Amino acid sequence: MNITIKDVAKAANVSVATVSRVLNKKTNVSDEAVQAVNKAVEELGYNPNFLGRDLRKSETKRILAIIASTEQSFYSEVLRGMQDAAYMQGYDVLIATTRDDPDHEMHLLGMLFSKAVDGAVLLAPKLDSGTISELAKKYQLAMCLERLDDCEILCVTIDNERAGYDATNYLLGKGRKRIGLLTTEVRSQSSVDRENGYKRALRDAGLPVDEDLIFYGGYDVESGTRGCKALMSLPKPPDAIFSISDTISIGAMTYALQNGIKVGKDVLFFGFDNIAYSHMFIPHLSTVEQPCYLQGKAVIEKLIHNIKSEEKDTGTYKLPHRLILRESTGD
Amino acid sequence: MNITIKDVAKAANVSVATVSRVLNKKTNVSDEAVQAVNKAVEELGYNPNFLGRDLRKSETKRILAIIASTEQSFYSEVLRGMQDAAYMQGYDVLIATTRDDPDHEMHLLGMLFSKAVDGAVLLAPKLDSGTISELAKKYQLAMCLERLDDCEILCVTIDNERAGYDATNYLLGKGRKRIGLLTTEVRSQSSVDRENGYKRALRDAGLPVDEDLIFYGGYDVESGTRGCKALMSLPKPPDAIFSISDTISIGAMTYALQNGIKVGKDVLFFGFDNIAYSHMFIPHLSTVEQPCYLQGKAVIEKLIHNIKSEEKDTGTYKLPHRLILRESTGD
DNA sequence: TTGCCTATTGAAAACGATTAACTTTTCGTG
DNA sequence: CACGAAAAGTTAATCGTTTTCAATAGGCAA
Repeated sequence: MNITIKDVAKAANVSVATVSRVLNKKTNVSDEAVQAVNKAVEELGYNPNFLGRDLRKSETKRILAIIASTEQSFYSEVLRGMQDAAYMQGYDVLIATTRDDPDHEMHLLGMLFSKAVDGAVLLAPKLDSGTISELAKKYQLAMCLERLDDCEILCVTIDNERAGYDATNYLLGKGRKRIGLLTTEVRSQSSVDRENGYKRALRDAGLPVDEDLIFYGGYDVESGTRGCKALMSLPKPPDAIFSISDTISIGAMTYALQNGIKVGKDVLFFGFDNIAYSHMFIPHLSTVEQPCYLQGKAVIEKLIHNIKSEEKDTGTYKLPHRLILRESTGD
Repeated sequence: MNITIKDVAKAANVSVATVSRVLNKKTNVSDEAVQAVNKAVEELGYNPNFLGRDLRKSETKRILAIIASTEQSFYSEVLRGMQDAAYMQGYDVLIATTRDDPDHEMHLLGMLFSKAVDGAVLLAPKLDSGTISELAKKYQLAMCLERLDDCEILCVTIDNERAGYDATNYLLGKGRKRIGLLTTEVRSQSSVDRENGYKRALRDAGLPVDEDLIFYGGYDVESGTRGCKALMSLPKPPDAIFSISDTISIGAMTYALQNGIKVGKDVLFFGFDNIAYSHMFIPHLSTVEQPCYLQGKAVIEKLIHNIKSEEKDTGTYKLPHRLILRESTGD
């Protein structure tokens, strides 16, 4: 039924070994053989079976990127970086989504355990630190964008604590004294880190951390709207609001706009991630930019290095972030 | 080095065949054997090697979804539908991006040719109709969201022509007589279809198709902004603008807002796709909603059916769309 | 002619699973 | 107690490659 290397060998009147050598551009094969094989491959429309090849070589040249969903357009640049780096070294990147289900995350990691891919990168782990740390010992696993406490694994991210500090500090520098925070109930480490940065900035400025000014919601726009409403309904409402994600900020600004609150004057808004819509939305949103492409590129380069060297780098690398100032902070 | 089924067999004091039977929940194996094997699997931390298994069974239970990039958040629902349908039948969906490069698209299809996946779905084909048609004959290939003229391939999409017609017709029903169109220079079939629907609606209403009112740009927000500027600078500017994508509409509305044009009054705006931001942006955007989840679900169900039956359905299925009316059309 | 070296080549052994074909055990029945 | 069918288990073939190892052929020096 299917055309195999044997058929090619027969058609080219050589052995399968020779066909294999030609296909893999090995030396020590005569010009005539090369010609004959190529002709046969062409005529028969032969495609090597990767399963056979991969089994024999015990490598697939494929890496799995495990994300929560493709919804956050923000992953797109990271993936681009990953792909560029991978492709450069002859690897392909496949993407799979967990939909925030740790069981499904584990199921996908099964591809790693079972050699269907050579390595995997977790972009939004739901599994706990201990489990991941354990797996990272046995398999070629890395993390990107997120980090986990006490997790010994190759990891490329930014300094989220510092970034939260910087954003908050910028608002303080604008003379704001009551700064609200919109964050999430379910805690990713990056959220916690950003939040800690926010608190440290307040403390460093000699201001109290007022729990009333912190709203815990979801990652969606509606959460931002609800959060903004809650904060602005306080007896003493905030004069600036920092959110741990742009999406939340956009929801928050939506509330402000619809309730006569002047964005960038009455209240300043600061987001996080620099998603595409942060400069489509009017007014444009000030935000923290992560080096997405570079993080993706770096994690793959290091992971492939690990795969090849079999001597594991389990370090954490923090790439620099950058504040982007736009209308929402009056810039 | 690696733990194989042989090691498990040895540890459990049975043959590899028995181990395989236990692992695959086959009959003809005693309770004791099951116990022993499970214990050995547990103790050794055994994971079956998929390459061996897949080679032998000549199936991977994996399907590749090929998209342009993960940027358009709009794919996310489609992929969710695909995953649900696939998972239901024990398949996994892997995603790979072409980045609009037909060569890379072909490279990725190599996974299909070489049995690394059981089937593939193209969501934004860059290859030409003839090539794809040819491949679809030999391999388990399907298309979703897009269709191609003269392409014999399993395909699930919507009636884009009809949708373009409906949207334009709605604007006409609002008494608008000069309706602009923002479309793209590089033509996907869906864009062309939407455009044709727009034209047919005008003709049916006895209005001329004025080429000046059609702007050809890109898929991005900036294009929408430029397009709107161009149209509104005409001696006789439009009183409504239909775009073949929400992103473009949002760019267009941005221009309008910044230039004192009343959205939903002076000019009505109609988008396409119902992306998340279409109801985050203020004013909210009227748009055409595609049944994304259902399209994804349907294409996978049909593709898996093809894979299993080996008797190919190469039909085109058009699922119903729906107009969503919001502030940008004064609703 | 002989012997040695090198460049090609092919036969066969992996890789790790599933499964067809065969053998041994178990157990009920006459 | 003997027989035979059903159950349980084993052996070995197989999937499609790559790759080791041995073999062959040809060239060249002695």
